[in-house]
Amino acid sequence: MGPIGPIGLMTEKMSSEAPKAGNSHRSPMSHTSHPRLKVKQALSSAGPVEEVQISGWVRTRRDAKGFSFLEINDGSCLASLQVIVDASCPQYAQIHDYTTGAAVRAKGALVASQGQGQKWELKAAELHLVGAADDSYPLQKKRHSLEYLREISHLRPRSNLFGAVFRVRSRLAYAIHQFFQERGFVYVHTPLITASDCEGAGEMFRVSVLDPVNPPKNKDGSIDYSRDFFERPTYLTVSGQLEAEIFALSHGDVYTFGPTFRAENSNTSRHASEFWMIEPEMAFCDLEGDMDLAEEFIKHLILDILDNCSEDLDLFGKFVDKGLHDRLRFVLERPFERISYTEAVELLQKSGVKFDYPVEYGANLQSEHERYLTETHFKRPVTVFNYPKEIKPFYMRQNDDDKTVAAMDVLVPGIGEIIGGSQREERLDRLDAALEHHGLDQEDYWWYRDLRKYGSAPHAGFGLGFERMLMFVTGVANIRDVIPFARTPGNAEF
RNA sequence: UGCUCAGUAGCUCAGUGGUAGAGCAGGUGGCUGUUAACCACUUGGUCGCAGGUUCGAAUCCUGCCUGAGCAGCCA
Repeated sequence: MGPIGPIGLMTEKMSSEAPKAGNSHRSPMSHTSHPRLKVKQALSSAGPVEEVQISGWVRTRRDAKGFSFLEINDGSCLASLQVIVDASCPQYAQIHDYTTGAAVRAKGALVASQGQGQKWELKAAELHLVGAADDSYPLQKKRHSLEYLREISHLRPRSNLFGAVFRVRSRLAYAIHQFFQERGFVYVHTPLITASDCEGAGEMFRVSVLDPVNPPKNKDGSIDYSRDFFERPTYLTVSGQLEAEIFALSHGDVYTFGPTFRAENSNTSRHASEFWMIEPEMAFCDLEGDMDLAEEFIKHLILDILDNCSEDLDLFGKFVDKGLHDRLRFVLERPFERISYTEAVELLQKSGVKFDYPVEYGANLQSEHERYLTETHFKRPVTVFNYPKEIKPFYMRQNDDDKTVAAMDVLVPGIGEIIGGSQREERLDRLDAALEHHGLDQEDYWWYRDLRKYGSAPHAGFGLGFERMLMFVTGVANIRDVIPFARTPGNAEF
């Protein structure tokens, strides 16, 4: 038998439970004499089992004369276990209490199913209603809209779709660590609270303990942040990159994986105010190596999910995105297209397509341009590199042409930018020039500049949006549906 | 933040100027193996909120609220 489930789901005991003597051989997490068997394990059983105990939530009940079917799901897998309850079960008289949504425990024999659709089913010898759910239970056994389910984020993980999404999310996080750990990358925890709004890009959430009604003021009327908790203005981080660079220049290859925050008033299907990001940073690495890693990384993640989440992926392929499997296979089997920004601009201009926004050198590529490249022209992920320095942040490494920086964006069909990265400017004189050009004060970046004074080395990295990657592998179209509790402008329930 | 669309039963939706509807969920009864079970009957409504036009408004107009799509910002 596999590992026993988490503490907290097993606070009650069957009334017929055996004495607790002789339990010392069991897992310390086992609380009963008949440990809970996961539905996933039950359904993959090699043969019938005389007595098993499963715990979960009722998905639906079907009554016939003299017996009932209970579908019990425990979140361990997409499928539910069918439980047969007839008069031989003492609780059959109360079967009407076992409604959709109720938490239940069932004990009995795992037997081959007489019916179609499942190999194994549980013949209930004993049922226990752990927690009832009355008829106001919001999750009915029918299709709900994603918008409605979003309003009940505390219950939607119990639905088929979100059960699958969050199992895949968990696996994807595991696969990310696995990818980097196998390659000798060191996992760095960069701070969530930061004093620098380094990138200057985007609004940040302020972190403060000052009285918002009556904050201490300077003589000129401005707020006196020297009397705040950190004795200076502080914010939630928008990126761990600058700190990751510190560790790249000590540990070589490192990565961060944690939440980041943007206070932008963004209302799109691919932006959230709080989201997770993976940021590898590699010393002695140039843009080429950066792009190579990005491509290898994405392919590793796709392959891992295909190999380990096939049942959940089948659900997405069936109900969310019919082309999902083909697209994932396609991406896996082909090299990403690599094209310089300059070439991309020329390609778009020669395409003959009439875009809403004109394509011109020196401007950011618009969503419609990115979409044309990935969805229409190349029909695969596209890595665009060497952008004009004017439209990129100060820390990106200047190219010899004096016009572009060693930046790269990976664009994927359906989502757009999934990775943004660059080789970093490792030359102090060039960095100082860039700081000045961007109107930034050298003193504010004293430690970042120190890295260029003491043992500076070429290095590069990128940021992958975790939720965007999850959208890509599941086909789920809205970022709010791949994060357990979405934070977007005007929304912080749960 | 701008543009566009939507808000009707617990849920998914129909109704577009004249007595508020269906499916599912809930209830009652039936059915020996169902699997979104099925069959019959049945409960259920401040038509997002506020104003206006009209003999009469779910329906037309205005404002507000909420949600969604697209765009910008980006991951």
